[in-house]
Amino acid sequence: MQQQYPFAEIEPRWRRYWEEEGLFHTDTDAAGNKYYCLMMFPYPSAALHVGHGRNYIIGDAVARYKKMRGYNVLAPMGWDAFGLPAENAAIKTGIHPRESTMRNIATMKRQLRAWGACYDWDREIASCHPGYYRWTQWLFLKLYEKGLAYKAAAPVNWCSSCRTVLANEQVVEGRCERCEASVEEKRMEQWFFRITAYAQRLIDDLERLDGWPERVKTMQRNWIGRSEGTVLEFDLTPRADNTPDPMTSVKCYTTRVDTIYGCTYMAMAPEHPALPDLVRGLATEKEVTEYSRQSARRATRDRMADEQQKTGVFSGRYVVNPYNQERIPLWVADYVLMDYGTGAVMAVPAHDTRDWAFAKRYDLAIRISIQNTEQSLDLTTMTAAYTDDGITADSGPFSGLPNRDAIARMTDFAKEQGFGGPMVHYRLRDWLISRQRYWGAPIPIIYCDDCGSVPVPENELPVRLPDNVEFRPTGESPLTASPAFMQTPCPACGKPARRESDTMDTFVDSSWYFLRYLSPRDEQQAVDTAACNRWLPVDQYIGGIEHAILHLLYARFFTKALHDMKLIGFDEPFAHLFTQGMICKRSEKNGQLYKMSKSKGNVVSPDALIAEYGADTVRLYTLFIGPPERDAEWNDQGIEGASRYLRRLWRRVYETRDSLRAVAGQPLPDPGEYTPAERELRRKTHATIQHVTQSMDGAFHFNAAIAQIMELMNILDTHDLGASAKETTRRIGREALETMILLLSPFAPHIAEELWVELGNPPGILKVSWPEVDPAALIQDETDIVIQINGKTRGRGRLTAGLKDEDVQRAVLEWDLVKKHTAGKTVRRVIVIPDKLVNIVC
RNA sequence: GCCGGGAUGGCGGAAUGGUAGACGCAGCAGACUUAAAAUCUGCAGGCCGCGAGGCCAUGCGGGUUCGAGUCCCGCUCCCGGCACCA
Repeated sequence: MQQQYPFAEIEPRWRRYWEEEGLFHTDTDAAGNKYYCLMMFPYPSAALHVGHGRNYIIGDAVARYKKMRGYNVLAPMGWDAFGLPAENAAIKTGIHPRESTMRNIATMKRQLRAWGACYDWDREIASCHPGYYRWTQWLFLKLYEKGLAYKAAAPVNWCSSCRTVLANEQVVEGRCERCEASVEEKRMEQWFFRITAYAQRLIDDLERLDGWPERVKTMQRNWIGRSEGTVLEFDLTPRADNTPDPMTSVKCYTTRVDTIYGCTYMAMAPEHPALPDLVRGLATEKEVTEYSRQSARRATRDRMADEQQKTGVFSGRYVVNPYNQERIPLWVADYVLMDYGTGAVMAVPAHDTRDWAFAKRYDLAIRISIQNTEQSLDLTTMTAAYTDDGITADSGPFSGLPNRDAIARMTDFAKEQGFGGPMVHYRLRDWLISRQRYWGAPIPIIYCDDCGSVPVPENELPVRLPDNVEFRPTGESPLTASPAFMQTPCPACGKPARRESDTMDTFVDSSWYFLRYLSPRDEQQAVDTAACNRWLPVDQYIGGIEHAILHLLYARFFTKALHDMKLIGFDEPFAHLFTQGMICKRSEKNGQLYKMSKSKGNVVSPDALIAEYGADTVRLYTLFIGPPERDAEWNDQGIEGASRYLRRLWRRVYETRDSLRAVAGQPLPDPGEYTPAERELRRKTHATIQHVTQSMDGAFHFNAAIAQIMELMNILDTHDLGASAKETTRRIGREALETMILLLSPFAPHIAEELWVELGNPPGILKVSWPEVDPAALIQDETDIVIQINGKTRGRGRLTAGLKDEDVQRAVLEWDLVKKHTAGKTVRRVIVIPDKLVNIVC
């Protein structure tokens, strides 16, 4: 054994050992005591930095811990390997996305190994591999069969910089989440997944996800955006010349039907499809059409702007309020959104801030229909809409009701009368999956002039990506320029037809990969139903909070859809979710704290750090940096502490190994023979086991666990364990040191393996059971008793443990410390917390 | 605006209603060394005091309790999600 901690020598050696021994090779046929520990599979960008590392290090620590606790752990890894960056790079450099992706995978795999992260590499998958995307395509066809995949012309979010459409989820404040270019609205034929069919279940089942962070569930609830309200149909008044209309009414959705008697106009979205028919031939037609055209142009960007001025035009038409038969004007206004509700609203200026602003601007009528309890609302003094609860006023037969009750009554009335009723509305839109891109799974559909859209027969899957394509940003998929790809006979009639040239959003690939790990090379089926049912839901899913909505919602949707197709027997994919915080680093330029990322130029590469300190040190620091669910600041000096600790541990074993080996395998002597110091060391050892285990089983508080282990080290260092030490001390010291190594092994596995062997144990610490607490060791003869006088801590003293409360009280009242504070006072009450504290009230 | 999370020394953070600041970083003093690095020992929330000791202190204000960082009520600020959502 070397005196200096030779991490560079031992770490590769142990990694080789783990792989050769197949320690993370999991037999999934046996599912007894299973533990599926999954890390979100990464997109293979150029290289990993220490910020990414947190995810893998946390996951590896959990996997190793669970393995030592006797679980059959499945910890697979793969690659979310399709995606825009590789294709964008291809446009720039001409390097084929497959080539750059494969190179990046090799780099990242090397980095993961260098970290000491253990995976069952036999199960490695890459979503860009035909053996994988074949089944992504197959699942598309299944969804298509079930009516859950459909094509529709739709206004889509178009990023002119990325030259593709984006999902709603990828548009952040009117900008492309990827390149931050402003997003335009375009109308295109696109493929959708009908996720809205699952909106209610996606909300309801969040209740069952006890193992998910509350904030992630909240984010999903917000995103799905369930709202309960009332739908109402307003009849149109006939045209002045009595010419017929294609429609006779306009529907609107409201959550405040209680305010209906204050409705003074109706407002419709400028892009409402009925609008052209409504105004055809009217004097207002030209103005309305022009207004619609203008607002469409500024739709996406300006309508998002904070200080949006509400504009609108009168349509020239009137509708009738079904409650009081009043004729009110129909306006076209850009504050009404087409893709929420019905695209038309009943406007109640007195009780809605937006309607108030609009009515004031265009001088429209305002009428109070909800009074606050003081009856104090008065139009001449009101300066803003009253949106709080109150009592219905001037509301015909519904007057005088608490407004919440009025909502129910008035909705019932609408239903009875047949002009409306209750309606549940969701903010969630269907998932747009078409991408005008090459580097994704081709959508397996063929277009035939005679037969229309025809699914590719299953036995012709995969629809392979052609290799010879040119990467030019044209706004169309590069696939359209490949005749070999595009031209194909119609599967139905055999006539020449053409393929769909769009590929699927990469979130489709990642919506089912966790199922494929159970049968990664299966060429007969997408998922192995029996194996999935044994191993899923995933016991612990670990990843970044940035996927709180997109990936995690889509994966839940897929799981439910596959469940309904009877392909799997569970309908939630992830039982426990852990979202680790981001690693940030201060910018050297401006001192600001940013998420570690290449674009911010504040990345720390693990390669150099591992070379300088070793993987275990990097792991230990990464876990010690703070509570793993919270963001943390990477501090270059902090790693020194981790390094110091491991070197100190190494030195300790180096110095004591001969004398400790001499007592290997010997049972501990009778506790009656221990000196107080020995007893205390043993107590500390077992208290540490207890604390570390609690820290691991609870919320994965590795930082607290490591602190406990360091404390044990500090105590242990006060004991001489050399050849001249008492044998009992050496035995207890050996137990302490071995325990420390075992507790440390999930965090710093290489050094733990090495030191374990140096103490004379056989190799393979992962096969050793997690240490168990000896309750007897925790019992103390004497404990510190904190003395409080009137709730204030005044000192402490030693007292025999386990005394009766009366005896504690009697003893303590004799102490000088206590006498000093109680002199001249009457002791009124004494509170005794056994073995801990005495509070004297006087 | 609605929803969720947070606030503890110079810094990261620890604390089943029971000694607030464990553990670590940075700092200071000392030992070893020709010197440095490494290592080791000690000090270290603030204020008052020579000292013994005392007072203050977990964002702010109340409350419950023998006792509150922890529980309850009311705020402030910060972070995140949603938002012209009808």
